[in-house]
Amino acid sequence: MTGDRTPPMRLKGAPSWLINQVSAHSHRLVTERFAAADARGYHYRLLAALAEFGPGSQAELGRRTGVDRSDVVAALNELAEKKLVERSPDPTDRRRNIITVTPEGRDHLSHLDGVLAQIQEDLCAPLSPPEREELIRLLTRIVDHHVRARPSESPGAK
Amino acid sequence: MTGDRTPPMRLKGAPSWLINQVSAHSHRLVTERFAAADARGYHYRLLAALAEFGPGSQAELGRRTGVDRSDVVAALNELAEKKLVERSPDPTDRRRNIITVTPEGRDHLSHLDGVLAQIQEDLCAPLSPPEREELIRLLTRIVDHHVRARPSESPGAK
DNA sequence: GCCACTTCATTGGTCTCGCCAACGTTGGTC
DNA sequence: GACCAACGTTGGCGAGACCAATGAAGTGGC
Repeated sequence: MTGDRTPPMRLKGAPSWLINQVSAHSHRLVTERFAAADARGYHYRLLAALAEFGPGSQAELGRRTGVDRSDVVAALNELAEKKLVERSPDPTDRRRNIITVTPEGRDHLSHLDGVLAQIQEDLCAPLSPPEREELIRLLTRIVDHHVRARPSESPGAK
Repeated sequence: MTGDRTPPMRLKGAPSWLINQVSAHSHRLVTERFAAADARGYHYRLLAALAEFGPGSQAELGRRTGVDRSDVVAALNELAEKKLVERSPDPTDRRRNIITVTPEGRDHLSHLDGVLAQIQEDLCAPLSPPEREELIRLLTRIVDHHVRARPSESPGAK
């Protein structure tokens, strides 16, 4: 029997390894199912931010969604090409573009909402509802902690 | 104040998003600090498997560590170039290479062990010891569940 | 009013990681 | 001897997270 899949002990107990495994699986689900819906992760993030916070500049979108400025450009190009989003110059600040979701964009987003909900369900399948709560709580704590510790831009709000 | 980093609600509560955020941060820590030690993730995985299970073929290494065959080749090339590992043909099966860790490889591995331990510490900083236990437990459950559901190779061990 | 600093959108890279297809070689089975 | 499975290797892909540089445009201090 050559097919022994048991990983080294050093890895089995390491949070970074576990997180990575789960993330890889989650990523697999997201890319597969979003691809079936003609989308990818960045698209959902941007559409979600636009739908919740209203039209905004690209830089703002990037900040909210954790997507790099340059990647925002590319993702918005793709979204605009599919008429899910519109770029228009900001009259009050000519450096900026104001990005708006089109009605089709909103439709697409709510479809993706459904897809994503199913992904959560499948991902957390082995966990009971209170366990899922707990997992969310723990992960949120970690995220918040490290977000606060990462300036990365606009460190001193003047 | 334009620097509003609050993410969309749809994302904040989604396990897949949280996992991804934590994984991204974890990945950042790993690549940065391993790079400082002249290594990367794959190297550690392979060295760990070799140290724990003894010399083995490349295919076996890949299975244990979740690294694709083709990526095992590349990573082993890098390790071999640094004399951390040795490739020798298996006399009993001429298709196989037998990979062995050198003493330098073991040294390097124990150094990386330290680096990785510190990463776990930093990553889980906001969590109490029992909370870390719980996180590990929950993540392990998810990993085990999905591993079992993924044949991916050698489905029927004959 | 001018100059320095910052922000913005955009271009064009890099790197890791996960994965897939194909090839030639070798082993094991029928 | 024919077939199929496993092995190592090469070469490629796409997603995601980055980084550096550029030109245009706003902002503050003096």
